[in-house]
Amino acid sequence: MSEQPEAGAGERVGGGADRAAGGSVRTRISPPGAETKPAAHTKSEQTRASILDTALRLFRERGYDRTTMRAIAEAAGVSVGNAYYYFASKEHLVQGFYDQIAEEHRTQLPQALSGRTELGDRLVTTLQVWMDIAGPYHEFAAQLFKNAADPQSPLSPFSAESEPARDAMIELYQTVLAGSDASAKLDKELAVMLPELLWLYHMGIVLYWVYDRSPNAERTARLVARATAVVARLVALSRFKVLRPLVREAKALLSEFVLVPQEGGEG
Amino acid sequence: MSEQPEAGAGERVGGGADRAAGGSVRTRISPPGAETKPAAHTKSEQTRASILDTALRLFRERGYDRTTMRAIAEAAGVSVGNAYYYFASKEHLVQGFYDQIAEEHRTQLPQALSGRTELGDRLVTTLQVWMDIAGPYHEFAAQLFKNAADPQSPLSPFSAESEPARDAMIELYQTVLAGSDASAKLDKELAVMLPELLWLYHMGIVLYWVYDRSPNAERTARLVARATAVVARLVALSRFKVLRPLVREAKALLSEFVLVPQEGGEG
DNA sequence: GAACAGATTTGAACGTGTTCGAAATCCGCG
DNA sequence: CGCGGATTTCGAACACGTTCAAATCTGTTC
Repeated sequence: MSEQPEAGAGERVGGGADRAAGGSVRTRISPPGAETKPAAHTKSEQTRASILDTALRLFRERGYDRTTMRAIAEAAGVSVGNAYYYFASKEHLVQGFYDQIAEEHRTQLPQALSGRTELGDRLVTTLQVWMDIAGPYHEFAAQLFKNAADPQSPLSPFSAESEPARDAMIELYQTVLAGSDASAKLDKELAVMLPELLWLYHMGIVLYWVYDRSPNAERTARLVARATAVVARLVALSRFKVLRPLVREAKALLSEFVLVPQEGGEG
Repeated sequence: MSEQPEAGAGERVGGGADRAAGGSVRTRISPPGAETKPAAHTKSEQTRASILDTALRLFRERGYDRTTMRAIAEAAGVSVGNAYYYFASKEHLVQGFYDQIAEEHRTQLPQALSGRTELGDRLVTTLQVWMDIAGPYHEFAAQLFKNAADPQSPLSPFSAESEPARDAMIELYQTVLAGSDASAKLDKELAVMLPELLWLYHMGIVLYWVYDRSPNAERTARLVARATAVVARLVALSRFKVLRPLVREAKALLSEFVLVPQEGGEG
């Protein structure tokens, strides 16, 4: 449970915290910069970027909890109130981290996967690369996980705000799957839902990783190696006739209970 | 991710928050009351009970976040500091809820299970009873989940403090399993680890439940019915020869990566 | 009952994330 | 330049969980 894409951008990019968007201050119509990327042109963007950069640096240096909003503001050379003008909460400052990790993952993965065709191999590699990238932020992530796990938090991997991140990750697993030699032989029903299933598996591993306090998270590394082999074998076994109805039902469950965005609440 | 037993008792029962046990105040040797149950005899116990009762009532009435420690103290007729003398933190006040739910579950389950012998049936019933009991606290649980998910929180189902709760729950699933007609026919390897697996499954359902915002959590109820059928079928299928090595590896994984308490960290 | 020790209780104070009203600044226009 | 409205910035203040040194209570010993 840990990534967020650069998406969700249209909503918040360009300054204007939630308060600004809906509260006493007049609603910002459109961000000063481009639509996809902020672009640090205007003074406003510079201030925003300065606050964000400072925050991320301090988070990395001291950890999330030990970094106060006052410290961020002071280090960035602005007032506390100003930080809140650009970021609705301390949590919102953290999305940059998610973006960063997800982006690095997307960037580094293809090279790491090149030459590997066996599905289990590719899956292990995918998870290993992720862990290598996220490794330095392990403590930070653990502190953060508490917030990410809150269903009401925008940082939750199941939140509406995370949908783009989720989709991007699932798409990533699509390519991981597509490049494997098992891809062609797959049961078609399974092939369709496998990316989502693998994303769920990834979330499970991240959950374990967050809880893992062994040095260098080697315990998780070992788990990944072993458990992923089981996953790969399961995929291979899925072609057996006895498992057909199971596969079909699993697909139905997934599409009905996991992929549909949750409505309700809120009122 | 939600229960805690009445155990962990020897540690905290009888007054004395964590601070008292290790800090400047002299360590309490043993609780004034009996060893297993507090028993509200002494004045100290009365104060403690009063604070706890008040807190739980307010939690139920206003929710966790909107209930302040000051409000609890005032309503209980004590000072804030006094509340902290008995409970190390606001989170610790919440363990009473877990105890309550877990205890009700243990109490009500046998009757609900009587007459049911089919494994899937028994599993669904077990989860349904749990949901019926926990239902009224759904919103409260959602607010709390954020804390329970924190690996460092004592409320985490994986924490050392939760071990007794975990074991009790696993034992409960042991009996659920034992009463089923599938019990005898089970692969022995599987039978040994199944209670733990079912506990994990239960945790997964609770996770889904916490995130579920559909009215009356009916979505989770539907999921339970459908997914548990799959689980039961999986158990039945486990006797097939093709799955043997899988079962064996799964057992190895579980005992190495899930059941072993995590060391390290802390110092 | 006086004195002592430990258990209990108090409430002010601390550090935190967050809010808010107002001041400062910016920017286009006359 | 001066004006007006929006944007940006400020920092005091708020509410919260938590801590702490001191005050009070309670039981035990002489």
